Amino acid sequence: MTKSTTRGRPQASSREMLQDAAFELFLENSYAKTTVEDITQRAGVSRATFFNYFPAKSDVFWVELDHALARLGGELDARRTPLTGGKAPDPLEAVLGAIVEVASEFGPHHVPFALTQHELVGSIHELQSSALSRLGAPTQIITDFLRASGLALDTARAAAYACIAASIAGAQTWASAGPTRGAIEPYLRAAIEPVVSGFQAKTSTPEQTR
Amino acid sequence: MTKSTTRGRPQASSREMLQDAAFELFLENSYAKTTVEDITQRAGVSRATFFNYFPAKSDVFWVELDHALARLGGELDARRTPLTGGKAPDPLEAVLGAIVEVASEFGPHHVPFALTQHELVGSIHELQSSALSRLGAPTQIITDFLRASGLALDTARAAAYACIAASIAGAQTWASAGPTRGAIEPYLRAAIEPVVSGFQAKTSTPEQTR
DNA sequence: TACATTAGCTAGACTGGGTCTAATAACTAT
DNA sequence: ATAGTTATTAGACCCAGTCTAGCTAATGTA
Repeated sequence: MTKSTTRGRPQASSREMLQDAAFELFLENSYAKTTVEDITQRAGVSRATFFNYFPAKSDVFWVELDHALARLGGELDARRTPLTGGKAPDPLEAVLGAIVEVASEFGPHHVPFALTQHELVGSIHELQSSALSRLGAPTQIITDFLRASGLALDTARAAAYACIAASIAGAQTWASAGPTRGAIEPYLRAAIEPVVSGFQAKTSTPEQTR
Repeated sequence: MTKSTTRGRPQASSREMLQDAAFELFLENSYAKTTVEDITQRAGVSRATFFNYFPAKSDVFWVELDHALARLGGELDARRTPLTGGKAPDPLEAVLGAIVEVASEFGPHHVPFALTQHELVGSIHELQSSALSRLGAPTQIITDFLRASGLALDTARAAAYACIAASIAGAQTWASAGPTRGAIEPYLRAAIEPVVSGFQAKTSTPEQTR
């Protein structure tokens, strides 16, 4: 697909340089008071270049989370009901497992920037927007997975939404637990498990709500 | 509290006029292609006036939902564990009841604008932002209610988040069910009940996850 | 060496949401 | 009248995000 040799002008700047400059400034002057121009000045590039690397200012805020979320689809695929042999794990358990696995790249000493600053999300318009758009993709992926596992659309959707929401709650609790927080996994499990068991009960009993 | 007589210059415009103009234009030209100036021109006021009535363009989009959500706190208060007499309903059931009650002002022939256009929310930055900020208040209210009902903070938060998320899923399913949709209540119940029962199991059994 | 191609960088203009200020208009109370 | 109160307004301003047209640095090929 891609030519082995690099053609054209090489990148003079790097995503990381912009990211570092941005994080520094966010901590120094707050997110709101940091303009894209500030970031690019510190990184030594032009304002236009910023938008070559990030579609929006707010995307810098979420890079680490995005990196983790990008793996969700693959983890779910790895948990798809195997056609031959192997036991078929409950689809909701699979979702829980995939979320936990994806989150495992974070640890007590690697808290993503977005979580350390999560109180900001509540107050800054741009961040709320970007937060919600981030949620869209994984929610859709989980919904599709549950659908493919045999759940009805409405149930799949409700379960997916609830799982994502519970994950956020768990992550938030973990992040705000301070330096004594351990791994994120138990926090996520505690938050998501009730959702899983609630929807398991619903999907395993034949009784319908309506 | 308020003086019986109205002081100062009376309002020349009304919230409703702006709202109507906005909805018309949203339907005619789409949300994205409608500027605040367009709205105020049609309503016959200045651009600045718009922001006297709505803090943001996107707020027009949610007026009906906001109206309903404003009642959530009161409905929850009405379901607070009574100190004297009366049975103590399960707090999660209370949350479900309050949500259903609040949503009951919508019906098959009164679908809030935001729900009829919910696909927009996925594509427009401003709407995502405003959607998430809308979720913050009710989530906090429910979290506080559950806390006051004796749940631990982390459980209360996870349950509140999951309830809100499930409500959205239910409302979305209802809205997209087309003209044959009936009342919204069964959709909400179907979506939220699994969450309620999942967290009930968690809070009623003494066993701890960790 | 010359020239085409590819791809990154940049200046600068532009749109539109949202904020802010200072002025003015319409009304009430004294 | 006039003082106080509130609604409306014009207009300037800030900043995120879009877009375009041109420039630069590299790799090809002849």
